[in-house]
Amino acid sequence: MGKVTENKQQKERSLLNTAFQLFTSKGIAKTSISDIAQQAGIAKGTFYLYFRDKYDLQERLIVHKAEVLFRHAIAAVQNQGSMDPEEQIIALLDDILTEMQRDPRLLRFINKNLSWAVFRRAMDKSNVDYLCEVKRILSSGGQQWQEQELMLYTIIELVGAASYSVVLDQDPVDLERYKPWLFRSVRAIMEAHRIREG
Amino acid sequence: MGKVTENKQQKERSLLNTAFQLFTSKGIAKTSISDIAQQAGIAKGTFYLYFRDKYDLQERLIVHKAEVLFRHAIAAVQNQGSMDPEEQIIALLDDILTEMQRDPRLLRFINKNLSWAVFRRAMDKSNVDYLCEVKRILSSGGQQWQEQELMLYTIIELVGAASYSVVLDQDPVDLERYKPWLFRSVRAIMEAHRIREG
Amino acid sequence: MGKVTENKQQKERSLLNTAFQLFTSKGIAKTSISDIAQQAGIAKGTFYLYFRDKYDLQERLIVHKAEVLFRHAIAAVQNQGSMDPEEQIIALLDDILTEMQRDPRLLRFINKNLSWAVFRRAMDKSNVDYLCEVKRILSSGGQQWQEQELMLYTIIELVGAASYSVVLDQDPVDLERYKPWLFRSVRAIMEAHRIREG
Amino acid sequence: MGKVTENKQQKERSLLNTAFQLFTSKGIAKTSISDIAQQAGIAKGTFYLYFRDKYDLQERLIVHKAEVLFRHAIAAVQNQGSMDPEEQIIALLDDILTEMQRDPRLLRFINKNLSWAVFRRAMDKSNVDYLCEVKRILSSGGQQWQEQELMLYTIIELVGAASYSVVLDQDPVDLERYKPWLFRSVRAIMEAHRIREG
DNA sequence: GATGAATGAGAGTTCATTCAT
DNA sequence: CATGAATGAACTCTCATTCAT
Repeated sequence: MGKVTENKQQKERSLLNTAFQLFTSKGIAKTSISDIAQQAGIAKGTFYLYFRDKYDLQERLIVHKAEVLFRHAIAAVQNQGSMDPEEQIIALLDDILTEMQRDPRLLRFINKNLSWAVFRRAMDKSNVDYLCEVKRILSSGGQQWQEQELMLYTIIELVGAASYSVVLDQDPVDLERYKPWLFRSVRAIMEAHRIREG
Repeated sequence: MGKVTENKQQKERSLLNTAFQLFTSKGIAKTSISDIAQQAGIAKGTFYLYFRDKYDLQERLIVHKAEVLFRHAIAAVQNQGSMDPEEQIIALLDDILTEMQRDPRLLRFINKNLSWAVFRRAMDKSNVDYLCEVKRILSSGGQQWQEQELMLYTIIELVGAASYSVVLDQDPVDLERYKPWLFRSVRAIMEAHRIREG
Repeated sequence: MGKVTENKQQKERSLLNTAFQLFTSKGIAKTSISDIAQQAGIAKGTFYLYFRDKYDLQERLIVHKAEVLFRHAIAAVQNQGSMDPEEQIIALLDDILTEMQRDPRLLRFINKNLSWAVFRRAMDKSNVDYLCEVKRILSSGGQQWQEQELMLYTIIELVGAASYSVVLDQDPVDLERYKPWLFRSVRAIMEAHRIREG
Repeated sequence: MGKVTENKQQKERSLLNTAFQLFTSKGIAKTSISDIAQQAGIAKGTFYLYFRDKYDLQERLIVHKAEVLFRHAIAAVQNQGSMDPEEQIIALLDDILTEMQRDPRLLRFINKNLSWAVFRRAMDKSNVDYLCEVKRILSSGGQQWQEQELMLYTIIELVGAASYSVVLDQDPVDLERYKPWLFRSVRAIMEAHRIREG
């Protein structure tokens, strides 16, 4: 890789980071390209060498952040080593929630911008197939599920939505107090989809 | 109520309606106050006699729309007449989902803008205490629940989030096919919170 | 007419005049809307209350200037009182050339921007039908012409094109020395189209 | 001529051709140096090794195109072999009009950009003295003319201006129908300048 | 010679807000 | 109360030009 290419990649990452700072502190609508360029220490025109416009940047940022989050969570599950699908899913969610708690701006940004459609697009662009990874988890120990994709969808939407105000505003309760009940609900949902052998 | 006041109320409602049309068709960011005033047939300056700015209007609109939706759902439950809390909650959700299906713009608008905090503010401003109403439903037949408020929060967040892409994009499936599984999940969540007697 | 309307009309005329000054001194391409607004003593945004963009203004300006020019020339012919069509046409051209000589910027502006198509559009928008007026001149004394419209087209294009460098740069000769030869050519063209009575 | 110089000349011609394509399809104002360089397959910076700026290129292009056109027309006249000056001038104009008809973009480009001054500059820069060539034609058979240069000027301006909308828009008629009348006018102009021998 | 990343001035345009009528 | 002309800051995006490689 040439010096120039390397330099460009670094500058792109710098722009993504700067934009994330600004998007999460002032909001996307109130963040101008001038702001981003200035904060990143480049000329306004340079921005357009890297992104088509603010929304191009936004999309690339979502993809990037979602991917980092998932990579971390999948790794956490693998390190934990349990073979029970339910426990692995809970561990996955727990890791994600912990990350969100650590950086609530990430939650605010992803949650406000991540739709199911965007999520899938992000997964497509990624090198690793995270969805497939999650499906492998669900099949651990030979377990099978009714309407597996819908179950996943339900869980993702529930956790994504419910975590928002809990993490950001501790409303209606704080995360530590909500987690047991949230996980109990997740287990109940999984139970409702489980195919019993016998 | 004087004629003047009446006239004012009518103009305000006209502005709210116009804004809803524009917000849901062009998006809030791309709707200008000029647009709203012009569409509503008033002068730009007049807008400021009714709202502080676009975001003041937006908030009042959310509250208004959420209230209409809830009033309708509560009435639907009362007309149905079942005494089983679970069935009543399902009926309530079913009515809301049906309304959303009928007017997906409403879903898009509320979902993108309604947070738990805003929802509670809306409820506070309303004349009827809908939350109390729901709690009465939950207590039908003397039933009691662990962490009743958290259970409600969980259900509302789940249904709100999961309905979005299902209703608007039929993704991952269409609403009719998703409903049974969604309701099964809701029942599972309630089951997980139920206090058994005896 | 209300005070406001009057004021607006005056401001529009002021903008047209300012734009003409700038267009003819710096060229259209190098004249920005900022320039026009600043020179006219209004805010940049105000420009857009009067014109869609620079090219809207330009077109309105061409129409306006062409109309003034023609009105003047037609009046000059009528005051002169000759009945010979050839002499009347020459008088018409002479008046236009004199005006151009008086304000060469006008020539530069019109010539660079007036095509046959634009000219006809301008005539359409005008209240008076100048083309019709010219045709009446040609028919004075019962005179008839072969391909009358083509003859007119030829004369207009010749005079328009040939006057440009003569008036603006006295190149290849100055206007006074060129006029006799130009008019001799015009008469020759007319002669070539004349229908002789028999 | 060294390899390097040859290479440079080829690159310059490539730039001229590319610019002509772009100028005539998008217009000069909307063609950027980036566009030209990209289309020509060179780096933006390289452009400046060949031309000072867009307008330098534009001027060189006009000169080049005008010269090609005239060379072709002069050759056509020489091949035809008539000795009558009038017929030779008509043949010259006919060839130019035919070329314009074949490539209307050429007409649009030259006509919008060629003034008498630029034309003469082009002729000066050329190796062959086309003006002298034309004067020789006029003197064929010992014919003499009053104000010969003004006559030429008049004819060139007439044909240049009148061909524009006829060729490009078939307005007010198409070229084939206009030609007889145009040539009749040209002959009338020449007649008006002819010195009859006694 | 050739490159193309970087620059930054400046173009066009929009719009919330004000205020004289 | 209502108006809408006027404002001017702020925005997005373009592009000629430079210069280190």
